Amino acid sequence: MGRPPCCDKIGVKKGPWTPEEDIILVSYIQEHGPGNWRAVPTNTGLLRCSKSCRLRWTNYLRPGIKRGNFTEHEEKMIIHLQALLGNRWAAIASYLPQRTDNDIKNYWNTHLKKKLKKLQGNDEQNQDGNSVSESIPKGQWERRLQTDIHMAKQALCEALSLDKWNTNLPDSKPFPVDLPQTKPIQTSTYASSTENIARLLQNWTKKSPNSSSSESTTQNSFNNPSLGTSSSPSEGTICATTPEGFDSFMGFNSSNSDVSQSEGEPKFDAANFTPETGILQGESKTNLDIQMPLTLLEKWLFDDASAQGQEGYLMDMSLGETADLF
DNA sequence: AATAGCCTCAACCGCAACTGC
DNA sequence: AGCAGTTGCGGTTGAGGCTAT
Repeated sequence: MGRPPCCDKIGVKKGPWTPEEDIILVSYIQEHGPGNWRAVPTNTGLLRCSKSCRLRWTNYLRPGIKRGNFTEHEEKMIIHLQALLGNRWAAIASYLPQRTDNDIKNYWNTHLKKKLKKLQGNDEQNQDGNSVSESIPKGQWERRLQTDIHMAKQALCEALSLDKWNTNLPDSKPFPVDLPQTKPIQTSTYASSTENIARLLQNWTKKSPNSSSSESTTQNSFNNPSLGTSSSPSEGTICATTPEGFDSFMGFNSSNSDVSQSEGEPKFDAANFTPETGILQGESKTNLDIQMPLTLLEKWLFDDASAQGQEGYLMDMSLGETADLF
């Protein structure tokens, strides 16, 4: 009937992961791909529950995770996505492929919430950070639906674009880890030492036998976890977090975005969209057509990326109250 | 130098959603 | 349809680092 006991088992280890455990876990995932988490503790001998293994992988070990300071652009995205979607961190994370939902959630709770509160306090508005979304009672289900559609579409696009990525990224590594350039800001504990994992991952790519022949499978399995073991529709979220694939496909890079040149990207006619109706109109018409241009939100964000530095770019949104934060 | 309070974030918990039978 | 097992998600916690005194 009830859920099986997971983390309250005797002998199940809790707390911070050790390097050894990380190695075991990543080795296993390299071999079998992510998924089937239930079997991971059994097959690896890790004294961790399946949940803990999955969390460790998705929030920390997964290749391509960007750590450290959030850029201003990322901040903007989070604030507005939060306003749009509420505390749906996984959905928000799907727009920030290098960030995990946990990271975004933490960043929101520790930084942005305060920032908003402060700024809104200056405006003599007694609202906490969450109330931004609460101030828009209408269409919550619509936004939810929109996000789900977006994730599904994104997953589909990625699945169909793998070949393109591979050709676009001739020197892409099986583990596209950009970790060394994103040093953790402060902590020296292992849990924050991404270099360890980067080294780990690089070693695996080297020692991986017949890497040339099996590269595509391995790479796909890592770059796009949903392909290997997809069993859940919400895998789109994970799929969407594929870092390089996402970047190359979307022409998006949070730190250095150049959207205007996105070659081969479907053309988007922003004029046909209005903030309130564009999303749903576009989505309902297209029925997940992968030739469908970017959603309004994506377009909107890309426009921002290309015109970074311009203020007031978000005022068109119905949630304009956050637009003047920066 | 000591330490108290604050801050950050990795990890945990519990519920919801999903899937297969 | 209903149950059991699995996975995903969001809220919360607490250990450890940082900062002010």
